[in-house]
Amino acid sequence: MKIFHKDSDYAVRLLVHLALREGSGFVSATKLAGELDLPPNYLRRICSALIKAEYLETCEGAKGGVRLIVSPGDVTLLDLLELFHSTPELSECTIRKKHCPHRKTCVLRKRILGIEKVIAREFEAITIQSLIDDMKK
Amino acid sequence: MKIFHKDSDYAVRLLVHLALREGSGFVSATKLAGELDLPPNYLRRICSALIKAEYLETCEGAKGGVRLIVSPGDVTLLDLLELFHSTPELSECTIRKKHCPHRKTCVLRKRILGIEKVIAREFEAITIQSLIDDMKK
DNA sequence: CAAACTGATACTAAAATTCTATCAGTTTAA
DNA sequence: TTAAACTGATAGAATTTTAGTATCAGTTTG
Repeated sequence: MKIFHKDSDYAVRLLVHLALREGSGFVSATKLAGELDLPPNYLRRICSALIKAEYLETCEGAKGGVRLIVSPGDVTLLDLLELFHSTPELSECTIRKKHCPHRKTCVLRKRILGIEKVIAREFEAITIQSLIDDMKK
Repeated sequence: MKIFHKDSDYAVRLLVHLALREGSGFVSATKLAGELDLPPNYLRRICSALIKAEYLETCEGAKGGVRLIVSPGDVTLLDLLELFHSTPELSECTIRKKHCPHRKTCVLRKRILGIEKVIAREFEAITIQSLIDDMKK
């Protein structure tokens, strides 16, 4: 029952970290990896995704790096989960490779779809900013 | 975001199937696997777990097999998820192997623990019987 | 006794996750 | 004008997890 994998987990931490570093300009992935104690090249890939999703801005070359370009209150955990975990189905509904023939009418599936929505709403309610607010309490 | 894996998924199907087969005595894993179109030996392992958890009763030897010994209304999806998915943590809170030093105070973790409870309640509300009832609608 | 079963468990295969490495290109600054 | 510090992109290796197979010993039935 693992929902956050390393990628989404690291992304959350990175965004919180960058939000707290507000106004410090472009920071290199290597530096960030050091600060967060995360594998540099892996973090670089995570940055790529966040750049494509337009949460971060990038600047190439020496003195380059990334910078947060969204308000921490606008990024939800659901956004991040969806960004990294492409298949948000709780169950795949397959029988031995082929799609389950009862897929459309499957009661289990229907129930699960309902729960997926509940989970989505929960994660949608949590923003990077709200995590930061919690920290300050 | 996969919560049901093959084992818990197959277990649900098996229990629904057995509940519908009520009163048909002991049925062999091989036969059940045929009826459900699932890998026989894998299903056998799933049966073992369900036997240990005392949802099924078993009878060795020829003409042997398994039989449901609980009321379908008493088995929740949460029970099954917990039975097969031993680590119900949505996030592991580790940084590179070692446990995250902020584990106890981590705000992300706290939020996730809260959501875990929500999810648990959702799955707790769904029993094998309720799935069967849904089917009959 | 043979056939049809379970119990237990070791093993293999496949898939997903996590991490590393590399190479081409860009910018800075000595 | 060149070395150093960076990004972009992507291949690929290592690790872990999930899924499925195979086997052998023991039990019951006919």
